[in-house]
Amino acid sequence: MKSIEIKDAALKYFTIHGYEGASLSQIAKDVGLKKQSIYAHFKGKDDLFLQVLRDAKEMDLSSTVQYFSSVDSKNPEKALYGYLQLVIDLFQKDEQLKFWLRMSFFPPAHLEKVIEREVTDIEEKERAILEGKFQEWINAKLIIGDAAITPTFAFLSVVDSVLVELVYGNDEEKLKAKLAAAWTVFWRGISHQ
Amino acid sequence: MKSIEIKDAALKYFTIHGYEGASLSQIAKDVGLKKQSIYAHFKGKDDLFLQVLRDAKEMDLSSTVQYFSSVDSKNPEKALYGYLQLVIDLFQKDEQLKFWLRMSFFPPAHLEKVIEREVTDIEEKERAILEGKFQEWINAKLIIGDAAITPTFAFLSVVDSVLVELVYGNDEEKLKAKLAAAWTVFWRGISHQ
DNA sequence: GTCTATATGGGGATAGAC
DNA sequence: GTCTATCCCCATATAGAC
Repeated sequence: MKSIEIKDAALKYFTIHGYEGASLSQIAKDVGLKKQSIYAHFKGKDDLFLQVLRDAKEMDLSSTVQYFSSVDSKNPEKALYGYLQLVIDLFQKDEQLKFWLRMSFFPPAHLEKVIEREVTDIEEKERAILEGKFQEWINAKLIIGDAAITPTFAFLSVVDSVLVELVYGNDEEKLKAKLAAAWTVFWRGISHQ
Repeated sequence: MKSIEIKDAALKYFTIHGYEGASLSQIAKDVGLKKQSIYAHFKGKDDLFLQVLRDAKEMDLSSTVQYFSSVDSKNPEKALYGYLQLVIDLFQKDEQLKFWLRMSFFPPAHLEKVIEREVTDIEEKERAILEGKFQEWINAKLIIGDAAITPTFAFLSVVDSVLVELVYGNDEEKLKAKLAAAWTVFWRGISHQ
């Protein structure tokens, strides 16, 4: 399917150069087409971009949903640490997560509103999944249930810090060291002692 | 000074639209000039960009240095939480930190190497400052641990998560909630109990 | 669906008058 | 230092032949 090849190439260049820096001729060249042929598959640059964006969002969300629906619910330590590993794997294995991050952090100005809606949507869904899990764990007394501590947000902060390190992306050792430190302190902070 | 006005406008548009999306004509218009006049002050777009970048780096680093040289060393809780507040203030008060973050996360491809060097440089300096402080606090038994590296990286992860929330930037309440959660768990994770 | 040809606009950059 | 004029290049997009 040509339109899939076009989206793959578009994903690559949008991720490297951003919306403004990516050109249709570059994308077409990758697929072996002239840039004008893209218009037989997509209405224009915005249309192509938004389809790539929605694919990336879909992939990100479904990975999270699938992970937490198959994870061992009796072991929060393993479940949470495994999710961090999943995020790292996803980021390194294909470009969709990096694209998604770039566009949610710094969207092209004229598509800011559309993108913000998608970002809010996925954030709320993922937060809801985590909150459900944490509630189970608190009920089962597997983690502390202090009202002053909101473990979902604290864990999402650890996820954010991993994403930042992945975006920097120039130092595998530093990623490991920061993940180990953040995880150790986080886990101590939400466990019974 | 005209070149300062030009850099201010450039900072604004590079931050909003990125390197590729910002145009010299837009920048010049903001200052009341034609785009050609910019070449009387800067060698070209790259030169202008790199000067803005170095100003932003300088500002970021000097804020951190100044903060930790004047902070009360007997009170790590106050010192660290105050630094998070400083980061939030800096981010919201002027655009240099946002510009710096955008360019360190997603540099224009042809300047990637130069920017990476600047990022590594500032990161190492700031980490060294923090590591020194943490070592003092560990020695004084104000926080737990035997090596300063773990709490330093864990705290830098909290900083990263705050930055992510600032970059998203659409929800002040969510920023407060995530900061509170991340901070509470972090502090519990590094204190004696 | 892909191509050639073309329209239209904007980008960065340079030369030279004032 | 700022301007006008100009150059060259590449962008998105459309029209129409095959």
